[in-house]
Amino acid sequence: MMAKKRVSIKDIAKKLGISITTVSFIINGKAREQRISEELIKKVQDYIDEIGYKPNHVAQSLRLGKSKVIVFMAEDISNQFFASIARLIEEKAYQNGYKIIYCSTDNDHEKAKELISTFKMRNVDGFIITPTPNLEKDIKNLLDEGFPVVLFDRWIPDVSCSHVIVQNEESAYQGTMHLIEKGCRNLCFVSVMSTQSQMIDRARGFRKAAQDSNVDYQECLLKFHNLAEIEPYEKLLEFFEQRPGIDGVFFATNYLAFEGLQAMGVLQRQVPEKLKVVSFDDHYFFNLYKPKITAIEQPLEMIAEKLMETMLEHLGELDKVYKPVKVVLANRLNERESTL
Amino acid sequence: MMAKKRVSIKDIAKKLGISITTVSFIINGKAREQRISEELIKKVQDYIDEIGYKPNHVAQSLRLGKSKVIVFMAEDISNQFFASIARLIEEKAYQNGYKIIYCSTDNDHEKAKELISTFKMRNVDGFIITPTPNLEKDIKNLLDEGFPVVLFDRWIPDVSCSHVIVQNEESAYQGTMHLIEKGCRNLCFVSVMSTQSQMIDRARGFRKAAQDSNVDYQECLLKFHNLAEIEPYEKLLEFFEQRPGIDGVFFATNYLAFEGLQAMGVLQRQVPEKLKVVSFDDHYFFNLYKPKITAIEQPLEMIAEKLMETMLEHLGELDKVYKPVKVVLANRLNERESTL
DNA sequence: TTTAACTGCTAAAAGGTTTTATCTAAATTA
DNA sequence: TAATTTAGATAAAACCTTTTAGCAGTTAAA
Repeated sequence: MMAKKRVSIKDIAKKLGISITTVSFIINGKAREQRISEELIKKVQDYIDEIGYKPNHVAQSLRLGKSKVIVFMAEDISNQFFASIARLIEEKAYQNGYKIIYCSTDNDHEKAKELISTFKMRNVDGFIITPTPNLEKDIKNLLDEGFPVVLFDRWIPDVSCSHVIVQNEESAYQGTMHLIEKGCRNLCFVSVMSTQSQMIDRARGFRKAAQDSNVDYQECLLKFHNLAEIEPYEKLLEFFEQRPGIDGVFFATNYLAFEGLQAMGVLQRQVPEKLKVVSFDDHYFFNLYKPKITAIEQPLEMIAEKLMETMLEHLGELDKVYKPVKVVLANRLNERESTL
Repeated sequence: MMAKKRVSIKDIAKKLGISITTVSFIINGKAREQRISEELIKKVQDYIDEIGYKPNHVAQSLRLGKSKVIVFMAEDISNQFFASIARLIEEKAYQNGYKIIYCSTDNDHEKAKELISTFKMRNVDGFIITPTPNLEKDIKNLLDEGFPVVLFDRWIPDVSCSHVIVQNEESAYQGTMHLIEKGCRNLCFVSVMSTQSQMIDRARGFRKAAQDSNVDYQECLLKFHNLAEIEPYEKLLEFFEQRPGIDGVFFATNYLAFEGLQAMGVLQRQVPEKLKVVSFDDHYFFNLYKPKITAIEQPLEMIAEKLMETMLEHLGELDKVYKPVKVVLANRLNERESTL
């Protein structure tokens, strides 16, 4: 099964009895500029169409130092949120002639570091990253070396890097206020122990709402450092069993909410009659579940759009000193208590 | 923000006052074979370690004609099933020095065709594909040109191509039998109108089980050609409203089951007391939903493992005539009626 | 003594582009 | 008439590797 040799610009030149340079100029639309005769332009173009020549991207990459590849480093590509973003940026990338290589960091600093170094030498043109803890230095290096980088989902305060995030604090505040308005007086915030900006902001929003309203609250932070170190379900079961007074729970992410809802079912806590729930990160199932669950929906399309917009902007500005672009998007609270 | 020029093999050679060739041999572990002196080997290696030289993969690709990139063409990367597979093959690909570029076909022949042609000229080393309808010719071309191709989720009978699929017919049979054993006597098969092998096989398994057991059955096939052409929820609502006698439903995919369950809720059909449900493609949510839903679980890890195993095997055998590898994996029926 | 093989290393080609500098002949300008 | 410009093209370098063929000097085999 021999792979036929692909036609190169050289073959075309030889066949047509002209120079490689001329062919290249014509292919790249620089023919007029280089005063190639209309006659020759047509002849070459016709031949190219006839044989269906396509330039070798690897050779182009080598010559130009650009690969038309963007790397998408998510925490976990199989997570619904990241998979959705992946899908959406794919569209825009391909429209602009870029391909996307993906990889998952597992939120592990070492792994992320290694991935970054691998991709640097791959001549990728840009990085879209959900930064892991302690990645500041590596991001900084990347920027210093002139790579376009756009962070999302979370950001790093110490580094001046473009990012696209959402209003975590504001939305957590709003979601918590929603619980209070519905009558909750003994709140609980369920999250993972994390130094990530989005988690910290969500916690802050929750606390502020509880304090502003003079409502009792507590926090349940699960350790998630080494993956599967702890079973969130069992931990939550234990936590809520010991605290029957809680009447409103704010989950910082949807997967925590799923586990929490399981626990509520087992503990016979009636949702939403006895205990109301709000979760960050809306999900198809919150609408399907009985009862429907109120959740904060992130603007996925907008995130993806801004991510690629920012990336493409930076890609165009390569070699210039570019100013970081910082985008903060609003979320939507989908109230579902009334709709059963 | 100037990108510093990366060190090349040439720089090393000049710095050390030796030839490029020698450096290359040492880097590629061919030093002994080429009888380079131990002394020189050490000197070069030490220097390389010191400056942290990494070879330019683009130049290597050009020279070797291999890119160490595999393209993963799924129907929709944001779909939980495909996203999970993506995650799993990522592991194995990276372990073997391969990167993965993803793209989504939307099950659209034209789009898939275009993507394939784009990637061909990108010098990708291999293709993992969920084939769209009418893709036979393009797959065949790919194979003729010597590209390793592995299909999954579905396959194409007319083309002799490696693939990794599951026992669709057998599992559909088993799932249907499960409904019958639980007492269902008026079955319904819900699927999409499709010529894809996996859908056809699932339908066949369902029918066979119903016929073997002499049980009444009907089929509800939704049109899904142009995406969003029809709202499955509304269609299902109407369908089941008109057929109150149905007491067992087999959903061919999980997203149909989700929509169907919504409809059952609205129609006040008690699941599982009055109407039992089995779905293909298990999902986290089937275990969370009340009642829990019985479903057929595909062996994701195994699929991913076999996919990459087959791909790597083919990649090693390039330029040889290789025999297609055909893997068919068993699924697991997760019965959940009793566990509430 | 001639031939063959080994030693330790290197020059140069090849892979397919893009782009700068340059060429010749014809046309224009001074 | 001489000097300059223009038109229409091209040679060759550069991007960074890998690999084949070969160098000159020495040693072993025939």
